[in-house]
Amino acid sequence: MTLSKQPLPSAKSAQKRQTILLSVAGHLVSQGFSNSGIRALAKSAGISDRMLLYYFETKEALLHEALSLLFNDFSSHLDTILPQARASSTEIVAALVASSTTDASRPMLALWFEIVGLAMRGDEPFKTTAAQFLDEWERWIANKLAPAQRHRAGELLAQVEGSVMVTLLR
Amino acid sequence: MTLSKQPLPSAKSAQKRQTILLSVAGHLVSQGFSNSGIRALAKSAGISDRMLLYYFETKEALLHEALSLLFNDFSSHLDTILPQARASSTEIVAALVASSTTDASRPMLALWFEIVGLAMRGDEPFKTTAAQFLDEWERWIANKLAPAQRHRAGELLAQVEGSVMVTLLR
DNA sequence: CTCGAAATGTAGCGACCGCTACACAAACAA
DNA sequence: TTGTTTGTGTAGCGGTCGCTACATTTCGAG
Repeated sequence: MTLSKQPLPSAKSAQKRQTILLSVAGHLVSQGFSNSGIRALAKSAGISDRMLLYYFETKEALLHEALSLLFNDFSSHLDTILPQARASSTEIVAALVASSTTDASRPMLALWFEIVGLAMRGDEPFKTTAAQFLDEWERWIANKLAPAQRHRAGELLAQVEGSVMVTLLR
Repeated sequence: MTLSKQPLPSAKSAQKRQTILLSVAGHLVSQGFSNSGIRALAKSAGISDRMLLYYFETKEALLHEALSLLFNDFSSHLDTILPQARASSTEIVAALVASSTTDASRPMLALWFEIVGLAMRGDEPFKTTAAQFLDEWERWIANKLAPAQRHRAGELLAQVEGSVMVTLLR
């Protein structure tokens, strides 16, 4: 009774999975969710939708992995925007708001607020992803702050979210 | 060549339109956009989807009107939460954040952030609605503030948006 | 070489989507 | 009454959605 059902993480296919995830993540950032059916995702990854669901059992699982990958890299992206080790709350907010309208950041942040919208009714995998990403973001802010200021990270996170959101909507 | 094509605002039908709009607005608030195809909207309004598109030419037009109606009433709703004529910035943020988890406000605010997400890629009617609603909200904040403080309304709006968003996501 | 597992193509299912063609009824104007 | 406008039901079109059944090829271990 081997009971196997998984598509096998055979080291060869593990790498293929990773390639696909990168492509899907890129597609999501540039296109958002509105044109991201499995057929469109597969096409931009250069495979068939059939194979997409061979490597990832369901679309939900695929999105969950792709978004996780995306947000694991997000701290690095933030560090590009504000490289110095320590910053004041004013600097943090200013740097993020200023970056939010650049070509490099805008699509990623737009995707973030799309996820927020989808998470609002509790749908998976968006609810989980949103919570994880919020934590990631808050941790990054806390680490930029002087230790004595770290208790303000949550408050500052809210200020950043609101400022960026309003900026992107105008 | 009468060239008429519109469904006619015949005073009788104008009232029916209004009834439908109220029902659709209520459905959107309680259900969000994920289960709001024209068939579901029509069913909860007690009519057929056929008639929904008789009174409103397209789904986009229907949503635009329903959301406008919803947000025209939003100032009144905000006044329920914070009735006094003047308030400090601290009071404004505190009142809105506190209300955001109540049964009366939560679904409406969730709908708002769903709209924000949809507006992020520039899709209509969400982009327009979001901009209008943001203005409405900022105006309400400005009017609560003492005249000398009104220049801070934009900044305060961002703080409110961020705080409410983070609160709803946890 | 043989054989089973992994990988892939083709085709389509059933559900939903916004929307419309068509026939018909009810209301009203002349 | 007659004819036009306004309202409504039925039925379905062409499309997309996530997903799957089935057959076939590719490939690596023995």
